[in-house]
Parts: sequence; C-alpha cells; structure tokens
Amino acid sequence: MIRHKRLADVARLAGVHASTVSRVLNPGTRAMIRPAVAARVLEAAAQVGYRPHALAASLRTQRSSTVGVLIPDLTNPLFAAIVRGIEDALGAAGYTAVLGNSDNEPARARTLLQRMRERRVDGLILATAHREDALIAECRADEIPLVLVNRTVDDRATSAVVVDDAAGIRLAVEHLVGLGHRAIAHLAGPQDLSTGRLRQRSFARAMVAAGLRVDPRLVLVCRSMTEAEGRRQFAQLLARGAKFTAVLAGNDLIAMGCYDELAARGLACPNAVSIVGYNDLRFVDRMAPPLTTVRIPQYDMGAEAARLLLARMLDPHAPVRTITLAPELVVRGSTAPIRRQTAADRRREARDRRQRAADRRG
Amino acid sequence: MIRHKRLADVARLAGVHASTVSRVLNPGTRAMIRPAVAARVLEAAAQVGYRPHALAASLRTQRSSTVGVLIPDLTNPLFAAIVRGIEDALGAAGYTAVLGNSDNEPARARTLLQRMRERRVDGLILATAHREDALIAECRADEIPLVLVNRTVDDRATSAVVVDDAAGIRLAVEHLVGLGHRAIAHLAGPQDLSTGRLRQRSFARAMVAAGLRVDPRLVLVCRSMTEAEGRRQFAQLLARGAKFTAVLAGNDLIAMGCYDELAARGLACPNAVSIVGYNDLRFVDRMAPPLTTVRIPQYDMGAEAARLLLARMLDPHAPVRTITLAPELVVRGSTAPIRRQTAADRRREARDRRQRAADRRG
DNA sequence: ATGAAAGCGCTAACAG
DNA sequence: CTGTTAGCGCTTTCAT
Repeated sequence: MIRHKRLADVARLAGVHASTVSRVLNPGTRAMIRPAVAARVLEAAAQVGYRPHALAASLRTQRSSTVGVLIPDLTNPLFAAIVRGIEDALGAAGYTAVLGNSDNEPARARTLLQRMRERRVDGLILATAHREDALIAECRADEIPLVLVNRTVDDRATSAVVVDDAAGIRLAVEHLVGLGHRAIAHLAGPQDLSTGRLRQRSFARAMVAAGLRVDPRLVLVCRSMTEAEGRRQFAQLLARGAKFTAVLAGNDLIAMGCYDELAARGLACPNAVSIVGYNDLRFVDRMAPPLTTVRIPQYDMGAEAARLLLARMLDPHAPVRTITLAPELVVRGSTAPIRRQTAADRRREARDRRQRAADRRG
Repeated sequence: MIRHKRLADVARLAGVHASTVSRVLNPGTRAMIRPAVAARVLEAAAQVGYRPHALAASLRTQRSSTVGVLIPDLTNPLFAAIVRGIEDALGAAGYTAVLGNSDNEPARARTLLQRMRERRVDGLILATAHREDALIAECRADEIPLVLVNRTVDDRATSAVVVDDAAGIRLAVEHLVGLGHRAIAHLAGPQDLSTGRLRQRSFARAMVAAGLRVDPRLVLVCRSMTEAEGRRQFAQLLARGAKFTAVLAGNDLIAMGCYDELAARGLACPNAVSIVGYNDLRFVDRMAPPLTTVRIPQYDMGAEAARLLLARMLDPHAPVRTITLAPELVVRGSTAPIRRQTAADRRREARDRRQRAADRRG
C-alpha cells in the first residue's frame, strides 16, 4: 500500500504550517490566506500529489458527505433507475451514496441501516418503506435526515417523493373502459406497501367513477411484486371462473407473470385478455406484446429525493415535504378493444393452441 | 442531530477504561477480557445504545472496510447484476461497496476514482476497463488492490474475472452453422474494449474453424454497445448490399438495435434474418421474438471479483489471477434454420409489410 | 494573515 | 487481564 502524503508534508515543502495548507485547500477558508502563499501551497500540494484524507476530515467536522440508500433489489430495473437518479444528484453536490439491498427482508434492512449509521452517513434515502415501518420510526427518533422514495408510510411524518398513483390508475382504468372493457380485474400489490394499497384503492374509485361495479372476485392481492407471484395470482383468478376481459396489474412484473400464465395456457394477449402494467420498466416496450403501462419518472424520483435530502441536510429544520410526480399512460399492444368472441374465434384459438402444443412436442 | 455515545460513555457506566470496552467489542481482542467484565461492558453498551464510529476506527486502523466499484451505468441490467454479486459477496465479509457510474467517460471515471481514493477505499473493482487504460495503470502504480470484471486490459498485469468469450462465440457460430447459415454477419462491439475485440477475433476464428470464409463486408464495428448504435450499424450492413442470413451481435443491446431496424422495415426475425445476442440480459427471453443469446454468469462474475479482491486485500502479495467463467448458449426464437426464399414467401412478406404500413396509418 | 495547540473517537503498544 | 498513553490526519479555535 502506498504511503499517503499528509498536510504536514505539503506544509514542510511550502514552508508554512499544516493549518495554512488546510485553509488554502478548503474553499471556505481560502480567502484567509495571502494569494502568494496560497499559490506556493497549491504548487507544493500538486508536487507531492497530495490527496485529502476524507475520513480524517469527517471525524473532525462530523460530516461524512455520504448518504445511505436502501432499496429492495438493484436487479429490479425500477430501483436501478431510481438509484441512478439519486447518485447523479448526490454526486453533483459532492456527496457519495452508500448502497444497500434489503431483498424486502426487514432483518437485512436493519443490518444494512446499522452499517450505514456506523459509517456516519449524513442522511438516508429509503425505497423500502412499509406502510407501518418500525425501522423508519427509529430513524425518525434518531433525527437523521431522511427521505422516502417511491413508497411512503401511512403517517405522513416523513418527507417523500412519490407518484400520483391515483391519477396513474385512473388513466389505466379509463383507457380500458374506453376500449369497451367492463369486467376488469385487478392484481394488486402487497397491501402493506403504500403503492400496492393506494393503487388498489384508486382502482376501486376509478371503477366507480366510470360507473362500473368492482367485482370482489376480480380483485386479488399478490404477496410480492414479482413475476412468479403475478403468475400465481393470475392463475388463481382464472380458477375462480368469474369472467373478465382485462387485467390491471399492480406493476409491470406482475403483468409479466400474467403473460407467462397466458402463454402456458396457449392464450394470447390482448386477444384473450387485455393487460395493463405499472412503472414502464425498461424493455417492456419490446415484450410480446409490448406492454401497455403507466409510466412513472423513475430517474427523476431518485434525483428529486436526493435534492430533497440535500435541502434537509443543509437546514435540519426544513419542513416535512411530500413531492408527488405525475405519471402518464403509455398505450402499446397488450390492450385492445373488447370483442365479443364468435364461434369462429373460438375455433381459431383452439386450433392455434393445438398447433402450439404440437410445436412444443416437435 | 443525535448525540452519539462514545466508548468513554460505555466505559464510565461499566466502571472500566475505554480501551477495555474497545477490546470487548472487537472480536479479535475479546478473549483478552475476563468474561465477567466483558458481560458488564456488553450490558452497559446495550444500555446506552452504543454504536461504534466506523470512521474513527478507520482513521486509527488505516482500513475502511470499504471497496470502490466503478461501472459504466447501473441502468444497464448487465452491470446491475454484476454489482449485486459484488455487494452480496462484499457484504458477507463485512465490507461496503461505494458505487460510481462513469457513463464510459474517462473524465467522470477519474473524478469518481479520485473521490473513492479520498474516502480511502481498501480496494477497487472496475467494470470500466479499456484495453489500454491509463487510469488502471495509475491505480496499479498506487498499489491499491484492484480487480477488473467483465472487461480486462491487454497487458494481463491486473487480476480480472471475465467470460470465455472465445467459447461463447464459438457456441453461437456453431449454432448458426448448424442451422444451415453460411453468410453470417458480425456487429462487433468497440474494439478498444476487450469484450468487443475478443468477440470479433473469436468470430473470425470460429468461422474459419467451421470451414467458412469471413466476408469483410459483413463485419461492422459499433462505436458503443447500445441499441441506437446497433441499429445504425445494422442499417449500414443492409445498405452495403452484401447478402447474409444471420447476424451475430456483439451484445444483447446491439441485437435489440437490429430488432428495431428490422421492425422499421417491416421485416421479421428470424424469417428475414437470424439474430444471436450476447449476455442474456434479464427480459430478453420475453422479447418478440425471444432472443437467442450467449448467457454469461453475471451475478457470479461480480461475486467472484469481490472474493478475488478480498483475498488480495488480505494478502497484498497474492499473485495476479484471471478467472475465466464459462458461458452457455441459450437457443430461443430469434434463430431458425436457413430457408431458401420461395416466390410465395416473398409475396407473403410483401403483403404483410403493406398491411403493417396500413395499420400504422390507420 | 499565519502559527500553535487541541481534539474528533478510536485502537494498539506499552506497562503493570 | 486491564489501565495509560499516544496518535491516525484533519479542522478550528485561540493567539499573535
């Protein structure tokens, strides 16, 4: 390992005291030093290749210029995009993000938060909030600057950047209704997440607003926002036997699960059923069929959350704020006008199904 | 901001000296302390809610338990997966990753590395290597433990975890040849990246090994591994007029670009042309058509890189190692047996094309 | 405008 | 076994 140069090394070379070097190198105190001396110091620093020791400075100043970012899983494109937004905004302000993946396990989240606190992060951005979240309550008690992103908590006591899910869901429902759908199912996300819950409630309200009845048999709650769980609940939905012509999925991954179950049964979307997702993950525009979904500003949510946190760290008395960003509907190939199925349709579908089964065997 | 407890606070409560508390709390020195005292200390620590100050410890021990991870872009699923592998392996060893996105800009990379060095990361994992990389040379000169991942450098002087691209490309070429393809094009990645370069050379070798000639007009080099550039070069390839029935893309994003250009021309894959990608990014199995591609162990590459680095940090004299992981071919719907086009085929395609154009207008 | 000195919270060498 | 002491590299009073 290399021997790092210290302020004292630069000081000796420049013929000044270490504290003078420190003052020259820190923008806030540079004005204290006579330009001639400052120039000499700067040259000396460059000559020995001086690099400040951020940890030592942090110990002294009690500020690490570091922010903890906790997400469920980086491998989910939604969170990758949010993190990118966070890191860019943070980086522009001279801050560094320290990442942690909780995998939606509170125990892991606790360990990671712990580690971040020990590293003395100046603030926290959490994308892991549950509607009632003990961990977040603890953070609040510790008075560490804190911002939630994407999901929020029920007591609006913490700053957050979220999407107007009510509007997003309304757009989706109105789109389906406009296509003639009446029997619309909803595969909701987990109800202990603000997103899962709010989207479900918004679905009910939007249906009523459209003059439709919500059939309880057409609303199922997924235990997680994953493809596997989406597929399971969609199969469950089919098993219930209640008729429906469209599905509003709690998010894009749940929608993908529907695609999987449809494919396994030899059914085609949007022929058999129209499907709408939520989030507009990267690549869902390339699926077969391209997914109609509600786009949310993933990157911007992250960037906004970072900016909100930066403001809060600057002024600890800044008020609690919830920033709500607008979603937009992106219509693609997974939704189509409702169409009463004719006998001919049924025959064609049956033939296609047989053909596909044969293909798989062959 | 909360008032943090220090060792001295715990010490006072337990009626011992701060150094005793330190010894109790550090696994390596716990054995020094009489169990009865240790128990008293532990209780006192729990009572005041003591949390160690990692930065202060780092300053003293000259080890931050932190690793810098530099990638081009978190938003690329390849790097998201690699980072996840890195973080999991690092986390299991008590280390924390500090992430940076270079966007393939050397200036950004330099700034980020700078910041990481100031934070005194104990080691570095770089997924941003160019074949000749000044930044990496500097890191080597600084003797900071360093591991490359996915891409490597030409002088094999740095430890790395990479994929056996020669094998991967051979699998892909043999697959295409097995389907009857003879005129195979290659949209190579940038030649200043080890992956782009090695895959192109491997393509040439695999073609020769299969008894085929490499037509220079069928090999184009993309300036970046992106969809936009893949599309541009594929259009270029078509413009050259040389006949081909299959394309081996430098990676999945380039392959997606080919999809885009085909779609724009109303052509269908694998009818018009077979396409093979590289990496097997998440979701490419859901594209239209599902992409035949070479799967690489993305997560494991990251985890292996982290383990290699951990070993190196433990023993600075550990030898330079290159770990090569095996790829595997995943055959899906974007490749099909070659088929001489009949007059009927041509008529059908022309009709389809017209239909699609009409759809777009309507 | 600059130097001297103290101390952030911790660990480790040295005593006992 | 445990206490004492010194100091990691920096910033920031306090002097001058």
